[in-house]
Amino acid sequence: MSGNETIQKSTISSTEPDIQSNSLKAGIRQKKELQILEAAEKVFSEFGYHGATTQMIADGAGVPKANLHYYFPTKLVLYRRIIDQIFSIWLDAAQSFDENSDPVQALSSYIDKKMQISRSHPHGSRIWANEIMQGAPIIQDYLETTLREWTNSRIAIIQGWIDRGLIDPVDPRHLLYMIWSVTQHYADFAHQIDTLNGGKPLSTSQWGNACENVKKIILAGIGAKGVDIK
Amino acid sequence: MSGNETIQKSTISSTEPDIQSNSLKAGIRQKKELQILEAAEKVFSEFGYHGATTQMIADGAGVPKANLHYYFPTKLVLYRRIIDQIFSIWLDAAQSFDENSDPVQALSSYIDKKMQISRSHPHGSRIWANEIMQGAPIIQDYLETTLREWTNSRIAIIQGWIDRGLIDPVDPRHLLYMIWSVTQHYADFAHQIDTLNGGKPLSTSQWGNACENVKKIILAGIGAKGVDIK
DNA sequence: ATCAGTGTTGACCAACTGGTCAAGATTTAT
DNA sequence: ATAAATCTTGACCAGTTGGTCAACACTGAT
Repeated sequence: MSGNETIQKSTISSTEPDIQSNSLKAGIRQKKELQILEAAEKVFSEFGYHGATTQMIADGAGVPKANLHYYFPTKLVLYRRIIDQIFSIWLDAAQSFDENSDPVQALSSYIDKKMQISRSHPHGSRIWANEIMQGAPIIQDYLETTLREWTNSRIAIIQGWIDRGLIDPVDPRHLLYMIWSVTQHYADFAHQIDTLNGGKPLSTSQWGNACENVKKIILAGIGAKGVDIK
Repeated sequence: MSGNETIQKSTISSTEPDIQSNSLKAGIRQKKELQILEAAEKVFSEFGYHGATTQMIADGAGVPKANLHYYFPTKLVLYRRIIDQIFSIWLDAAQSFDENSDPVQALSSYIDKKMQISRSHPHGSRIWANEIMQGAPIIQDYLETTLREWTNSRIAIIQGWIDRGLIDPVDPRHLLYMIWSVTQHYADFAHQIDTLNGGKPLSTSQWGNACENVKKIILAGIGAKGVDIK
């Protein structure tokens, strides 16, 4: 971290409280912001952008509304921050395509990760869905740039698999849509699924079962080699 | 038109205006209600329940807000009416399971119908999705009664196919979820799909292509007999 | 003509919303 | 200690919302 321990010790020790104080301040700020962001994610996902009120979010975070507006000047800024978070998480998961040249490996891994995200970040998924359903008033630029590029490059990869005879000739685009819709369904429609599950959230083994079924049907559905259709 | 012209002419002529006036009144009422309902469906699907304002709906229907409240006393009543509509449409489509004993026929037909609905009633699908994502505050009873019964009975049918070896042993529940999610995705995420389609809605042939791909992957995915996996 | 029932609407209101602000509390640096 | 910087918050405001209402218009029956 610091290159020269001896000479700059004083400097360091003098800086250390500074760092501490900074980190404390930053810590307070970071902590509060995190509280608010978590509360906001929950509220936005449950009520949508319009349905959510800054008062609800403030209550959820345990701070007065005025304090929320100290950290996040407007409701829209808060919302954007959350959208950014979600999108970066999704993009991270999408690297499975690059790390595996084998379609079975690549798709299995991708589906696994997307299912995991649906379980660990259901709020984010729902906020995204809400945004799209409202015509993406805030994230339209994402759709037209990052998402479009990502999609096209993965379509090319899938088409490559088809050309090499590794999977059946399906339309790569619709294969992607299927993976997106199915995996996100377990987050977006969790309430419906839970209700049909007797009112209880899926257990870990039930999640595993869901994941296996999704992978089985999709991989078999595209005739991916290495998968036995029993 | 009128059976006995001579004798009851007076009676008929006295009733006819009555019927006319009734049908005219009813016609006015029906027409206005329909206008408002259609506008409301659009607005609710785009902005969600909270985001939608009665003013927007009134504007969309081309009536003053006060007139809207003459026909529908509250925003919630209007919303319920629309939810009812959607649910009945979906239930109608779901009869494919009863009309076909062959899994390929039954599932193909069901998927076809659900895709058709996604194209013809995208607003309704989005409103449903919105409701579920908000924890189904209004339609929880539907989920726990009608939908649960419907789901269980179709699960039994699918399990029957498995027992008879007509399809692979998959979890019927997750097969249903997959069909629901994929087909509804084309309505709920239409904006995203359109954007990735160059900003234009899918053409009729593109819809057909989507439908074929969905059916192909799912039917092949469950090893439904009678489907060649080329 | 007149009356009753139905439909129409501008003006209005109480409740709520996102956001502000000034005054004070707390922490850090000197 | 004290000054500077950051954080906290009750009270407040202007704009918007769902819903009301009284006055008016229209239609058809007598």
